[in-house]
Amino acid sequence: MRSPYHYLSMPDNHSTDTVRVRIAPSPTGFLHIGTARTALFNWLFAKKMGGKFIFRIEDTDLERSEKRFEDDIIEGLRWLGLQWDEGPYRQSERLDIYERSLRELLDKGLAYYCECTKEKLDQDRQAQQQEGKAPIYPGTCRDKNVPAERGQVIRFRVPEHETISFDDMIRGTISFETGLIGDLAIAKNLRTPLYNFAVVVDDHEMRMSHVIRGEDHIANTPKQILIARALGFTPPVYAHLPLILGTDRSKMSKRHAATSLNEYRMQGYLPAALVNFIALLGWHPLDDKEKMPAAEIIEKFDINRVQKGGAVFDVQKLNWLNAEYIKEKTGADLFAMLIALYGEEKVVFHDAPTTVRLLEIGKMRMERLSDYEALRDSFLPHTYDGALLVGKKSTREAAAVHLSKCQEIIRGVLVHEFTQENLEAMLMPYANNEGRAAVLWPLRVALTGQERSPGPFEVMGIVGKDESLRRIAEGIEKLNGPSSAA
RNA sequence: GCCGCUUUCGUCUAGUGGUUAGGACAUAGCCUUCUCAAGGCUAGAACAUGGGUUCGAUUCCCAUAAGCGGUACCA
Repeated sequence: MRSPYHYLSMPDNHSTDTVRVRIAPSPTGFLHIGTARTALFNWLFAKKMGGKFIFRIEDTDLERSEKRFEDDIIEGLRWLGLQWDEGPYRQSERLDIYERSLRELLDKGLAYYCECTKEKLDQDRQAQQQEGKAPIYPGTCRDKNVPAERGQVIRFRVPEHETISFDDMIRGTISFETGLIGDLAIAKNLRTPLYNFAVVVDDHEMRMSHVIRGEDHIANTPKQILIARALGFTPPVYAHLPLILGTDRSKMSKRHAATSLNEYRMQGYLPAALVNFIALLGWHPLDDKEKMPAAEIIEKFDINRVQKGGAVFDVQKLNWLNAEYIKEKTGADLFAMLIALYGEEKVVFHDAPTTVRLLEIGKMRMERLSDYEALRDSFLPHTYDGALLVGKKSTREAAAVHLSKCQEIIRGVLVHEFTQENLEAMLMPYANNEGRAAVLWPLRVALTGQERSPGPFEVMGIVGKDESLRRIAEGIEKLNGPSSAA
């Protein structure tokens, strides 16, 4: 069994006493929620252990890497507050380093040029599949001594019969037979390294003590261990995180839900809520506490408690958590966030102070900042059927009488005293006398035109005296008017 | 197909060789209440299956099943 301090044992050639971990995304798409989670776990581990968190951009695939994706990833990690200690390093800027190691492998005969075309390889694969065999490179060019000029790719020589095992911090011992791996391509040429090779060189060069990454990399691990060994490197300690799943339990993708972090930002999730929620996907503290700020998560974080099975991304729970975070913000906080997110024109209602008050009142109804639009909308006048003004246990006549009385009281309130509190103080005695439902229901409907809405005093406090009286007069008209049959 | 990983309420999870198998989200009901929201209370809901080991297995062992991941000149 793994000792709880398992992760403290450092590989021999890493004389450093600090934990060094990294997030190494490739800029071939917008920052994925899964990448964000991997980054978070690395960051938590580094913070917890007093180590360093390194940021490396794996842009060896020139065809698919784009600057805008790189920018998005950088911005996203910043937004989440996952500050890195070093980097971002770019693999595209480190080609000399890979070339050196590539030459070393070539010189030692541990790697060789392969002249097989893609078509030939595809054919080989298909033939093997039909025979029910594992589709691996058959070793066509292994001993052909193909000269560099004719080489399509550089392949790494994998031993034919050997068992490669490693101790995963999360899963225990995992073993693979090298015979099932086959000689893998490690570079297209000396200046174009491929993933499995570049990672090994970088993780060594950057003195990574641990590699914490998604479960989808388990099968790459023996390949990387083999390459590390060939280069004389001691591999880092590995930890493979469970995947984030969609509702059908397959790897989360666009068909399940939003996958790019930015979409969550634009929908109005707060970074603290997202960090909190994502940390709970595959991990949770000893106690049952769920809502925690990042500092507390760091304090309680223990990689030995990370789950093995994949975790379904449950938006409902994220929404709940986000709502909890919104509730503890002030109206002014929320106002600032909304402006930053959607711009002034789309946010300001009447004026800034009124909007802040509106948010103070309405934040209980928001799960996400994007819910603001609907919230603001509930303070706007709506067209409605006059029949709605009559409460369930009331009558048209009673509603008209009560509404008129309210109108009279409200007229008497001075403009500069026209606040939610004052209005409540003025109207409640009457409502208590006549029956709250009988009085307040028609009042609220007259003010909002909606079956469900914020309360009448809240609405009046926001829309002001003139507008309130206008809406009430309109309500009275609907009740008295001959056209609106109840 | 082959290789690997995984398996406790619908979901995230706690937990133990003997527990009423705990919490949270969601769902339902009730309370509060002018409606809605918020809040409070309550309820239903799980140890994948089959063999062992054992006085006793959800827990330990072995199979099976199912799910997922990988199987590139992507990362």
